[in-house]
Amino acid sequence: MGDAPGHYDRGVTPGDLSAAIVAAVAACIEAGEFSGTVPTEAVVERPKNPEHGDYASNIALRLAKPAGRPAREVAEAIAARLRTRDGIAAVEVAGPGFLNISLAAAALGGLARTVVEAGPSFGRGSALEGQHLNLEFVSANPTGPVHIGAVRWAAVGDALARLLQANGAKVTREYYFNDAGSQIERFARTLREVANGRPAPEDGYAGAYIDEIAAEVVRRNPGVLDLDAAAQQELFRREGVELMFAEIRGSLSSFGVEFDVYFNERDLHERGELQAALDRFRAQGEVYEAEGAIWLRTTAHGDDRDRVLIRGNGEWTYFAADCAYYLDKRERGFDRVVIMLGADHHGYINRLRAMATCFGDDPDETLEILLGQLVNLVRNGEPVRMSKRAGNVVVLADLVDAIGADAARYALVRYSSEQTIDIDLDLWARKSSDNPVYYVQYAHARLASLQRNATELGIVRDPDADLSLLTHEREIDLLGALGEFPRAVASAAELRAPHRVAHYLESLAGTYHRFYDACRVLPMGDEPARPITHARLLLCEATRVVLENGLQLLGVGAPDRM
RNA sequence: GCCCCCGUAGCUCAGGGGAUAGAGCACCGCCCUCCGGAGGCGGUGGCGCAGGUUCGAAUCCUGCCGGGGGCACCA
Repeated sequence: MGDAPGHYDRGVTPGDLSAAIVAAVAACIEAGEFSGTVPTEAVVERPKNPEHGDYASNIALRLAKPAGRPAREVAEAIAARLRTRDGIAAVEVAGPGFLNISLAAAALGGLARTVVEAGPSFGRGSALEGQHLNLEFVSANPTGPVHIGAVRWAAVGDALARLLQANGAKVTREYYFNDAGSQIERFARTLREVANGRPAPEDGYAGAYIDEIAAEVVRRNPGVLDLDAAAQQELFRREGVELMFAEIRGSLSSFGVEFDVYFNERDLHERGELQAALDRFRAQGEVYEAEGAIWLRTTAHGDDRDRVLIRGNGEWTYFAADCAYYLDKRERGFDRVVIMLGADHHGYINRLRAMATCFGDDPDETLEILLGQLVNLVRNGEPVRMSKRAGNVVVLADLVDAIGADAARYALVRYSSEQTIDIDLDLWARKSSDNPVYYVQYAHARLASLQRNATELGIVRDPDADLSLLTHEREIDLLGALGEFPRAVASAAELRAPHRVAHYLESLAGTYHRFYDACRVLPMGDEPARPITHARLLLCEATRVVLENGLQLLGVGAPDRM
């Protein structure tokens, strides 16, 4: 809110209104009009029913009970103070005690100018300023290509990283490269057998990529097949993992996902970090020995059974490496360690939280585990069957080939991660409005085209356009939708729910199309540009900016032409 | 047996305790003299069941029914 008349020509956002309401509540409490504590923010939303004003708040309903007063009475007290605020045209108390707020025309229209001036930064916030987060996702083992389940996290994880950054957090994207352990040895053994012309072992890996990598290792090391078994195993392990990992990185890169840190499990072992973690646990008194193994007492902190750190045969468990890895992240200075796992790992939550507690951390503060449900692919209405044994696993590269990176990312990020989803390859490959990503991208392309046409007509965008002219119902709707964007971004980050941005964009695209259908923007025929022309062009550019910013947050392109 | 996720329109899904539960697709009926019809307008149609908490529940709690996934000294 401006503090002098005319200052609202930059627009009034829901955030401004929330602040104004909080201030009004504080003033009421100060003046003894009702009692209670001042909330940090007020819920302000766009009412579905236009008769309920431009914005509505339920603040009085929430304050009524602690105040011990009827909600309508509390609402009236707040309304009286709000009515004196600049940019607010009217405040009505409705129903059980809602505040229905109508803005001055210029106060709403000014939002378009604010958006255009802010450009790429419109929608960004500072709620997470000062937080340093480590976001670990994908972390697929280098024993095969990135399969479809991990791809979901590639899309969602990267979008989430962008969202957290947009809210001020410092984010490190990290990939845990599991290059130690028996699966890697099994992978190497498979390569070795295949390279020697023998069938893959019973418990080995299958798929065309095995033949390719085996052949590539032989091509790069002509004498490899003459080495003894142990030397072959070592070489196939080292080079096989290297090649596999290069392929994984390449396919993720073609998907638009880059990691800041690729962390090698092997390094944890070589630097003695597992032992260091064990020592730390011992110092905390959380370790005991039984049945020849070394155990961590996780049951003391909510796990349903204690976990082995060193097996009876003297080998570290995978869990021990997890512990060391967590400790490593914390010692690198991250306030919070976020790990994105598939739903099949949900049993890990309690043990990982218990592990953090065993280190002396409060897992509510330092550890966050996000679970994503599974993804099924559907083609021609039939599920695409996947079998690792048969080698017809659907991998990242296949998905990108089938529907393109933009559609793939959008399809994976559009649904709540808590939901098991079916991705219909026919639908997402379609270049029509059935396909949600096209619906949104089309709206952006149409807006870009409009700006090109304006330029051709010699119309120059006027930053001082009179935005109080934007009074058509569809213009008001569009302005209201634009004003929602910063909160959509903030809540998507807070709830770790990038799909909210996608739904916001689809809704905005729809609101825009309805506006465009009803309100002519460019002059017809030989007519000159009028003031409303400039106001609408600014509104259109603001819409284009928000669509572009939103798509950017999802890692999806905002094309000017399609 | 224990644990996790999900049951919202014919289909795929949104809905952080608030006013009349939304969108796209599908189906029916409309709208092109010029800004991209990849669009717009109208209609049909829904919270799995039963309790509870609340001024107010799709949302929170309990139980049941139905679907999916998980419960290693594997990784």
